[in-house]
Amino acid sequence: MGVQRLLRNTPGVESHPFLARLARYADLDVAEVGTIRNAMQGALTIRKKKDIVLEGYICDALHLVDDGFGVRYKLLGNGKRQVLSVILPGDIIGLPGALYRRAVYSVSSVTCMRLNVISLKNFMHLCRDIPSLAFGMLCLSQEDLVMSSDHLIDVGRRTPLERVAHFILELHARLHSIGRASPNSVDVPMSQGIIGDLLGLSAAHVNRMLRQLQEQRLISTCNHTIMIEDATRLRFLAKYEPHVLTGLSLG
Amino acid sequence: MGVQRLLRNTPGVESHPFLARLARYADLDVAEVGTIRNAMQGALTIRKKKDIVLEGYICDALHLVDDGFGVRYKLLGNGKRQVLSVILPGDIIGLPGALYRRAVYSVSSVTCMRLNVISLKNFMHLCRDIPSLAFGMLCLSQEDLVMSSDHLIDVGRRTPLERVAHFILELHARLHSIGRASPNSVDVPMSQGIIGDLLGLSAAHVNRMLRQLQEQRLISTCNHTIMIEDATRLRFLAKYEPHVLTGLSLG
DNA sequence: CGCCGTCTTGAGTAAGTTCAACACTAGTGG
DNA sequence: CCACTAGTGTTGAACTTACTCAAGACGGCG
Repeated sequence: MGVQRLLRNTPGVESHPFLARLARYADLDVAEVGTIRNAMQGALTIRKKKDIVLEGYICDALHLVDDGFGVRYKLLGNGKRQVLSVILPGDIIGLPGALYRRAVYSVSSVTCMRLNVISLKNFMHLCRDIPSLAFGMLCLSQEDLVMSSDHLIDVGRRTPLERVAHFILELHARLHSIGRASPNSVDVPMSQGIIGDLLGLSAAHVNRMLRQLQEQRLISTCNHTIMIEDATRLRFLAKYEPHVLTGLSLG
Repeated sequence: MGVQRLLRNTPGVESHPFLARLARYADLDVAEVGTIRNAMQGALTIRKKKDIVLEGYICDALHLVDDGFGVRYKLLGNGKRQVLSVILPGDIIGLPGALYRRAVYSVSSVTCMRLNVISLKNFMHLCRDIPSLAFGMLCLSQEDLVMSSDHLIDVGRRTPLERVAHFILELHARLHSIGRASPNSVDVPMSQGIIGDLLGLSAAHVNRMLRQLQEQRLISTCNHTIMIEDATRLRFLAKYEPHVLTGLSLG
């Protein structure tokens, strides 16, 4: 009786990771997928380490991530920064901002990114025309909320070692669920400074924790790729619970 | 062109704080308000410090808070607890859980609470029948996301003193926006232990920070009421930015 | 080849936790 | 009506921990 993920995929949905994600919740027919697809204006390419959205600026469009890594963050008065989330293919940039007219947080690319734009006006028309779109977006929004809550648990009540371990597992799960990670390795293109700002740690301490995980033979690293050497022990250490979201546990 | 808050209220909307909150985003007519109102089954009263939702249990209904304080939290393996959010009148309990069939986090009452129940089945029917309901829920969901993100910033990158100050201001703003706080005092019915679990601090340290705020004549306390003695300095200390959400800054 | 950003490491320091003890309050049951 | 109890608030001292700062190594890119 719950909201079930749709097992079959409407054709056309594979053409963009956002559509694939949406289609897990919204029961879209081929015509509707086409309508949404058409509303997505031409692709936009962003180079690495560029700002995409700046806090406080007018925000009247949604950016749907087709490829690449980004971060959503906020700069504090004291020069510190909190990274709120890692943005991956299929994610939406600019949602809370669009609903309040001005961006609430900043977003910048980590790697080169490919985005598709949809204006807020068009998006709202689509919500009116396609009944299940708004509901699907509600579900995606709740996904984000659960991710944000898990992140909060990380930062608030886990030890630094647990946080780093958890971060690796979570990023891996997210990437794996969209077919962008092999079973036991993850590409982590962000610097340890960014990871520190994500986990509420100093860059130096992230480094130490990463080193400790390697010494315990739980992971190994090579360039910016992390290999998960012992998933069981790493999960145990991180008290990791596979997401309802990324998980495959939904019937 | 953004999503504007509706300045006029549809009659009937004042009968429940959830409807009032929803009506800021969803353009509901009188009939629609009545339909939603009817779907809300009889009121449910919960005594203080009782569990309302337990993580992992089947969750097939939404609870709309009419009155009282609650907390959404998660228990960690090591006995620690992270309080994810304070639940106030107008909030919805059980949303992420309902969409995934099982509760993702636990919720318990802090004070005595009055709730209205709406089954997930009815809710989904309503979303289909009332086009703007799903969209309004999306907006409320984004509100929660922004609150969660702000909370994350607190815990990740603010000093303990800033966190406590920020917590007081934020709770005050939320209560004030629903007409449940006077201009310069807040009722804070939760223990310092709960505040600690909310802010990622020990109860002892919350106590010290609270004292420090009193010594600096920024606040004063009396029973479970906090008086804001110097809002300007308190805001400055907390680097508080009034929410787009609770704020009145939306045109 | 040289430069900039990142990684790595150490030492000292500031900070918050833990633990423990006691005061106070409200609610309970006799 | 009063003792009792459990939960909360309050405080101090010792301890751990992660930060800060700084310096050097590394590595990719122009």
